[in-house]
Amino acid sequence: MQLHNTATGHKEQFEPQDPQRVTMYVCGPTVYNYAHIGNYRPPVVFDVLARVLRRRYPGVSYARNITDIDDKINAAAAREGVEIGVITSRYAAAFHEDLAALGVAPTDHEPRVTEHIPQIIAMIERLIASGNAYAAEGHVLFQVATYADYGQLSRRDTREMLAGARVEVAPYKKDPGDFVLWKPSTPDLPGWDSPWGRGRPGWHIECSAMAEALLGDTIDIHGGGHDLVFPHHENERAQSTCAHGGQVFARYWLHNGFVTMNSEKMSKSLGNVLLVREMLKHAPGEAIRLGLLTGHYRQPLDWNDDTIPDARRKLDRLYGALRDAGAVAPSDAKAPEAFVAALEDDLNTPAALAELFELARTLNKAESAEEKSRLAAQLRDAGSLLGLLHQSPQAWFALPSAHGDGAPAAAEIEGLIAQRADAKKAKNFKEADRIRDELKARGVLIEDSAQGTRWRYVDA
RNA sequence: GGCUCGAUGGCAGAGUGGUUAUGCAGGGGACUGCAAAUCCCCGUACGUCGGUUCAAUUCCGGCUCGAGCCUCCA
Repeated sequence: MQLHNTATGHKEQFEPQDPQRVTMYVCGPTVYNYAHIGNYRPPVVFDVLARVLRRRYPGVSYARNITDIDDKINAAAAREGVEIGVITSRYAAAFHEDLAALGVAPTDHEPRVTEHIPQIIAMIERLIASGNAYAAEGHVLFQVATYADYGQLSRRDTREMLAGARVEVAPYKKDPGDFVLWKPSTPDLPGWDSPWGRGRPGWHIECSAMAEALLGDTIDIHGGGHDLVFPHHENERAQSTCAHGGQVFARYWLHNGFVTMNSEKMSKSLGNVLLVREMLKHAPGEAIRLGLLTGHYRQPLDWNDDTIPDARRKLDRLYGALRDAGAVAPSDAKAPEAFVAALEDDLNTPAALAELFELARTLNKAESAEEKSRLAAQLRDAGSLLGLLHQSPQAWFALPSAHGDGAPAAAEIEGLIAQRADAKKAKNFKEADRIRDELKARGVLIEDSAQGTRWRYVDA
C-alpha cells in the first residue's frame, strides 16, 4: 500500500511496524458546537483508510479523540451558564449521530481529554525533566529551541517564523515560539490540580498523551486536516519525540484537503457553513458520504449545489444495478483487484469509484445467474470498503427526495400504480400516461420492468 | 512577505511523455404501447508564455489565477 507522507512530501510504500497491530491516530473534534461538512471529511476519509487497512492487516488499532476541555468550550458553557459537561455531552452526542448517518464505523478508541489528565501531567513532568519544557507563572511551556527538528514536518524555518512574530509574545515565554503545555485556571474555570497549581492542559499535549496511552510511543499513521500540520502536529511531534527520548512519533503523516463552499473557505464569518445535521434533513447520509469521497482526499473539495444531487444519481445507478440483478444467490466474491489497488494507491477514491461503475455496468450486462451473483457480491464488497451500498436497493429507492415533503405516500403510489395497470390492461394508454404524469409531477418516477412496475422518489 | 498545494471537456473529477478514466448533463441508436431503467455509439479538455524531447496535458522555469497555512480552525 502506498501513502502520501506529509513529513517527506512523497508517496511511500506503507510498512507497519507490526502487521499484527497497525496503529492510527486521527485528531477528532472539539465539541463546542455542531460540526459542518468540512469537519466530517477526516472522519470519513480515515474511516475508509481504516477499512482498507483492516482488510489487509490482521490487527488495526484506530483512535480518534474527542477534545472536551478547551477555551471555546469554556466560553460556550459560560454563555449558557452551565457546566462544560452539558456542552460537551450535547455536542459529542450530535457528533456520533452525524457519524452514524454518514456510515462512519466506530473507532477502536475514542479518548477524551478529561479522562487523561494524569497521563498529560505525567508527560509534561517528563518534558520538564528532560529539559524540553519549563514552568513559569503557573504555565508550563515547551521550549522549541531544545528540539532541533522543530519545523521539519511543516517545512518551516523557525527563525523566519519567529521573525514574522504575528504571535503575541507573553512575558513568561523564553522564546516567542514556545507553546503552552499547561495553563492556570482561575477559580471560575474548570481545572485540575497539578505540580504547577490548578490548571488545564494546552491544546497540543492532549493528543501526544492520549496517543501514547492508547497506541504506544511510535504510531504508524497520524491523520487530520491539512490545517493541523502547523502548529498542532508540529507541536505534537516535538512533544512526543522529546518525551520518548528521540523515538519517532508518527511514521506516516496524512492530511486531508479542505472542503470549500463554491470555492470559498467554509467559515462562520462568510456565513457559508453547512451543518451536516441540517443537510441530513434533505439528503441521505450515504449521498453526503459519497460526496465527500468523490475527490481525492488530499485535494481541496469544492462543495456546491450539485454535489448532493450528483451523488444521489451515482447511487441510483449503483443501487439500480443491484436491484436489477434481482434476488441472487449469495456469493463470497470479493472486491476486484483493480478496485482495491486504487484504494491502496494513496486512497484514490475517484479511481476506485470508476472501477465501481465499471463493475455496475458489467453486472447490468450479466446474463447468467452465477455471473450476476458473483458480480453483485463484488459490488457489495467493494462498496463496503468505501462504506457505501450497505442497504437494500428497495430501501435506497424508497428514500424521500429533497422535495419529499409534498410527495405522496407509498400506499397512495401503489394504489395509483394499480389503477394504471388496469388502464394498461384495457389498452387505455391515455389514462395510464395521465397517472404516470400525475405521479411525476408529484415527485415520483415510475418504471415498468419485467418484474412489474416500480417507483422511486426523485428530485423535482 | 514566507511556506504548501492546485489550474483537465457544460458540471464533478482521476490519470498519463505518444493510444485522452469515471459519473452526471447533452446528441444518436437498440429495447418499450409511450416512457423510465438498461445496453451500444458520439461531441466539447488538459490556464498562459517559454524550455527539454522525435513527441508534453503529462518533465523544467517564468507569469496569471485559485485554495490553504504562518493566529483558534477538519
